Amino acid sequence: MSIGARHSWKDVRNHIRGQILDTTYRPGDKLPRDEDIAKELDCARSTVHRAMRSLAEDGMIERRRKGGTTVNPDPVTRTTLKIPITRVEIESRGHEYRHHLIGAEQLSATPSIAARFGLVEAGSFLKIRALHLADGRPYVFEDRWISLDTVPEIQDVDLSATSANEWLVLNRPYSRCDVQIYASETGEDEARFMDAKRGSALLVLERTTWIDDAPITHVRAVHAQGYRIVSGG
Amino acid sequence: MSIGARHSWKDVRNHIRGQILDTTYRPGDKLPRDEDIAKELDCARSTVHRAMRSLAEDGMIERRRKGGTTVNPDPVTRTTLKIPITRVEIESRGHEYRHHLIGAEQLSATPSIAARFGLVEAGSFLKIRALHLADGRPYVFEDRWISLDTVPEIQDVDLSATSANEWLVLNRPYSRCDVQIYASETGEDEARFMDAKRGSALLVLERTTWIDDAPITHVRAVHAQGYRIVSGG
DNA sequence: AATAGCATTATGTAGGTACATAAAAATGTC
DNA sequence: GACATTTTTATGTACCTACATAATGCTATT
Repeated sequence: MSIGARHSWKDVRNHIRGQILDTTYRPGDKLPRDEDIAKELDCARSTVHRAMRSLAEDGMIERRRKGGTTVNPDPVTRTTLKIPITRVEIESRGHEYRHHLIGAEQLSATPSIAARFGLVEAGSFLKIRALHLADGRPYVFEDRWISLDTVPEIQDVDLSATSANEWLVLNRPYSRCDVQIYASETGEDEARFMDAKRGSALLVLERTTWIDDAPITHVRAVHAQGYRIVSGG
Repeated sequence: MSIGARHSWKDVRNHIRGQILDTTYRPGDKLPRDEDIAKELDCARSTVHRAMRSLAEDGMIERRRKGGTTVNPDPVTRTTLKIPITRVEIESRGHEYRHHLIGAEQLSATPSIAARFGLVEAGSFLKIRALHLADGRPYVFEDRWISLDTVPEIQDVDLSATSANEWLVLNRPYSRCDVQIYASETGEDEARFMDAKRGSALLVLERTTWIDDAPITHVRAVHAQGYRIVSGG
């Protein structure tokens, strides 16, 4: 297969991927050693390594020291979701963004929230309810818990001017983030704030973030009817 | 900041990430050149490069030739979803998997399906409806279109024995995949096949796959009530 | 036969050099 | 000043060497 100048690691990656896609190598099969592939394609081992790492990141192959490289036996669809700041999302769709703070109160975490953060004892939190509007229509209704132990400065922020979403993302980057996505029937609150019919189906996106092991925030973001998460991959 | 033996690219990555997390560098700020960081930390430029590439993949920084490296000005939450074969998902939760083919018929693509694939003319498709069961209870109801132009062999497969989901994933790896996620009210079909109350909210996952530009399959997978997509990142 | 220890080996990382590439910045031209 | 052209420069790639690390599988010992 040694075609003249097969140099770039992308070419090598495409070559190997091609062999997997055309079933030269099938799920579970073992690929040759990097060094042999390098010799075959007349390039450096590091170039093959670069290509292989890319394929491994895509979940197409699995690599183990000494064990060699195998085609992933139970292929998973891997897709990367990008969840932007709500304001940016709304504005990039060409709508005018507005934000409305419904209420804020200081509370200690409920057991379920504490569990979500992996806390043994309920800390002190700021609980916020807010609405993000696109062209004046409800877009996202969020129910948020912010740890006052980790982010005390939030008390000095005017959350009716800047949304907590935006302030946190810009000022308190997280080191870990858990996401859950599910469908929910419109409850009483959502019906009231989102102008949605009781009983219609809404998409809910829950996010919990930490910096190291310290909790930052937990949000339950209920999206307007018809909302779709789209991911090109 | 030159701490004795700061060698591994992971250390370098954590060091830089730490500086971003503790707001030494804030969103929009420019980072020093790789070479200067390398000198500062007493390591090779390639090591810094490796660390930087990792941060760029996480979406934490942006790199441009000549332009240098900047902290991503509008941070997005990036999370990777892993969607396994339904059988594997059910079995890994400790349930017994069963699969039931509801019906199959040969059709040409509807305009909306053709559009989803980006086809100019509707090709010939096999339309399948099937149910995946966990411990005998409905788990996923799928509505699938398979391109007979791209995957003619599917006609010789006994789809009541092997699910189309599994056969395709193992035999027709894709090179591109689009995913959409949304909430849907229980319709007539779902109520019938999924034992769900009319009007309850169900999570729908749609996937479209191609090999190069040739369409493989489009699935609308309606998940049982209470289903959650969970992604640790 | 079971097990502990050791040699082997495939991938992973670190370092260095040289060159490619893209884009910003500077320069020249009208 | 506006616009085209060249220079500069920061990141990206390719290749090489040397060594690190982690499994595997062989071997010696019980």
